Amino acid sequence: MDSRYILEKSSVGTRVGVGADFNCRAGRSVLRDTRVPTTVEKNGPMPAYTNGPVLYKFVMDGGSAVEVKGERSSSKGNGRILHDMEKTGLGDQKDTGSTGILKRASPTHCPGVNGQIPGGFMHLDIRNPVKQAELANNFRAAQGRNVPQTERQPLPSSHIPVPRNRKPSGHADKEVMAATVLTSLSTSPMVLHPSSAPTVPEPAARAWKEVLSASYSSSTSGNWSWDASDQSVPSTPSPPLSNDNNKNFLLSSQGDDVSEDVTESTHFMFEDPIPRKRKNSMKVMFKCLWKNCEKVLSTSSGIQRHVRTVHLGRNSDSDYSDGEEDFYYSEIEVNMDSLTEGLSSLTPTSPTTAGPPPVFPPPFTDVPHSEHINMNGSQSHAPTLLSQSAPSTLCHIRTDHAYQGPVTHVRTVNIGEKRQPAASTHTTVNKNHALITPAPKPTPGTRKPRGEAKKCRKVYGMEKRDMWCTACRWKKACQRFTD
DNA sequence: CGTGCCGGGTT
DNA sequence: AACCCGGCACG
Repeated sequence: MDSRYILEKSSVGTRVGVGADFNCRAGRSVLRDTRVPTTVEKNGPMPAYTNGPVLYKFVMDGGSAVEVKGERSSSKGNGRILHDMEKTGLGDQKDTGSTGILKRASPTHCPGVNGQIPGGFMHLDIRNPVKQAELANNFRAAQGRNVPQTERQPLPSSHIPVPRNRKPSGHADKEVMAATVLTSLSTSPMVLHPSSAPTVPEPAARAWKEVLSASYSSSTSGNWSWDASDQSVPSTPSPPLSNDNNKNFLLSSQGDDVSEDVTESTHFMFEDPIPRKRKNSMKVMFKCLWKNCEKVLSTSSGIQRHVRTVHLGRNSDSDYSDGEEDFYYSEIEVNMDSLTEGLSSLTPTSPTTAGPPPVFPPPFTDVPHSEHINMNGSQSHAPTLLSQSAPSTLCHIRTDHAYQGPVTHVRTVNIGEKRQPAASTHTTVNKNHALITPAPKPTPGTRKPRGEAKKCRKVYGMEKRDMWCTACRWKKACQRFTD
């Protein structure tokens, strides 16, 4: 989840409000880690994050509204936002993305949203040049007026409607779709706080989750950083590792495979089991992925209800679904022959879900663990990756405790502490643990492939060696820019 | 050849 | 531990 790459590489998005994440995502070091130094480098010193109400409201495609409430104590701070807005609206004309994309930080977790806590910033991607221009102008107007929030709301300058039914523009739209999925993934608390995100209002959110859920089912690790880093580079030359299902996921979510992937994922859009023909002896079942819950039901609605009521603590007599349940169950294909022999054999060693079947690496030691920090290092049951609880698997923790330096003060909280229900503590990923836990030693002689991320040495250069992380200074594996 | 970082040494 | 560095693999 190297959001730094989103900022640096994304060809379809433009950042608005640099400071957003720091307030919205307090406690999510994953996203902050690498962004901080990069952002600082590219845009100069960050202004102080201070409080005060300047509210901006964007209405995006799905009808979702985002209020951006930002304030800087100094005019410099405002200029920062304005500058970015101007850049967005006027400077990025070559940005041909057609759809206004909101980089969703869930309202349930962004204190700046809904006006709960002053000083929060949303992180937005505005990709429509026309809208960008409007936005910039309106933004400027809104800034100049400095109207109280209640009065400002109805003003066109602070409420920018984006057409709901914008015509898709083919491939670019697909890319945007994929990007949306990934960025949403990177920002949504669903991933990190499954139990604390009660609602996901807009249908679009559900859509991406469906896609995610479909793909995730065959995913073996929770590392999304790779996805984020390459989401806007569809023609990435990186050779996909055959055993890296996340890459499969991404590759199938972008470029030429998108349509197929979307088509596949539409199965998950509907409540009922997949209508596709299957072998006679195979039956589609839905397995709860919650930790230590092996519940298997024959209908998705059933499993959704199960997850909703049992694990998410939702009202049992309500059929309302916000889609969050989709994260916690997986479609599996059960051989009815073996099923009759006993349901205990349900451990889904080969779950059939949308997308290519997962390729489980035969011996675990062949996996380049250091490439992705995932749960597998601390959980020994390798073959039943899907049997891991969804929350634990989804929780990719980019750890950076040892990362010290000028930006240490903004990266703080361990998300693993917050996102897990108290019941299953041992699945809680302590990021220290994720970092420190040594991966099973690869076969001697094999060296892990070099990461693609720029390390301190490259980022700062030899002349700024004192800005390197300690690990880099000691010629150890970089802790700041992990792969 | 530059870079990342492992392995091992020193303080 | 914290720190340093030789040396090797990788791109």
